[in-house]
Amino acid sequence: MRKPDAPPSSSTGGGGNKLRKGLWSPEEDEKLMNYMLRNGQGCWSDVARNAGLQRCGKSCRLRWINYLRPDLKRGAFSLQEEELIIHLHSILGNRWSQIAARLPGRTDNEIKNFWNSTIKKRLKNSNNSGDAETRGGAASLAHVNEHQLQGMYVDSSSSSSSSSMPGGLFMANQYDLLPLPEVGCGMIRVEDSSYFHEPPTVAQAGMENGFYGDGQGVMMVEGGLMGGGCELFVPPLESSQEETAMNDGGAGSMVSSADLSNSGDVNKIQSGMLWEDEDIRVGEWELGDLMKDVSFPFLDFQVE
DNA sequence: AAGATGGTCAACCGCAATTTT
DNA sequence: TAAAATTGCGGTTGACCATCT
Repeated sequence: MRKPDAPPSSSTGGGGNKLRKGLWSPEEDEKLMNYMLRNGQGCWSDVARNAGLQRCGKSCRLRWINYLRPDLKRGAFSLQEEELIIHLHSILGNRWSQIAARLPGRTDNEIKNFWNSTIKKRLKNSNNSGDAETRGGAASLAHVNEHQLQGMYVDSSSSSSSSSMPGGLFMANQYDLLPLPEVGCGMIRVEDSSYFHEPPTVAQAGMENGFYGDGQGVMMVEGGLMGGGCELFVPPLESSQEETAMNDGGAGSMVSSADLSNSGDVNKIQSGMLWEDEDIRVGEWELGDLMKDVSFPFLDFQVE
């Protein structure tokens, strides 16, 4: 890790209230970490203030999310993760946070960096080499587990998934990437029929000419049809992990600070056993688990 | 050995959306 | 209802490091 910027001449005074920028020092990390473990996530500007950090809330948030969160998975991306990223990117485009939401322990920043530095290059190379075989390179990667992934798209677990699609089949070609209005409570609002009249926001979905994936045609989109007027139920967009995160209003589904301090669960948290949901096992997850509760056709593309 | 080059990663910036006042 | 504050996101930058010449 890089050396942090020299600490301010005087951490509290001296420079006045000037906010610090640049790399975080271990001391700052410690302050933030301690504060978060003690108090949980609140208003980030309060966090910055109360933790005694000369940082803006935004910076604290970023540091926590990208670096300090105990559930973060470190180290290189596995092949499995790589394939998943490529596949998700073929569907979602540069929606890094959406992709990250499906890769436990990985941050959007991490994935974005990985994509830009590694995968993108690989895609480019395989593009340049031209022949069908190498061309397959990245694109085929996205297909490597296509059938496997598709099987996982079947939303077998969500109670709210009494989908109008028979058997909850993954119908990517037809339904994927459609701009949809808000997906709330696992249900699409369909009372506004105009939703179905909106052309797909191609640019938004990162597609051109019906393709996405650096021109490799990874995912073909055929002017999606959305069975006008039929009532659609979809499972929650995010994995249960994120769901709980939202519900808890804290850092992930972090045990509340009170619970923490009372139960002495700090160790548990620090060792990465952060999630209360027993189904979520950071560090030893399976693709199948990952894709549970995930229904790609109804990602939150929103009409703008 | 020293400089050039490229890759990786952490962090910032600007914008948009959402929430609060 | 409007303004302000907060949050979240994606793009970009720049420092550090490894490798190459």
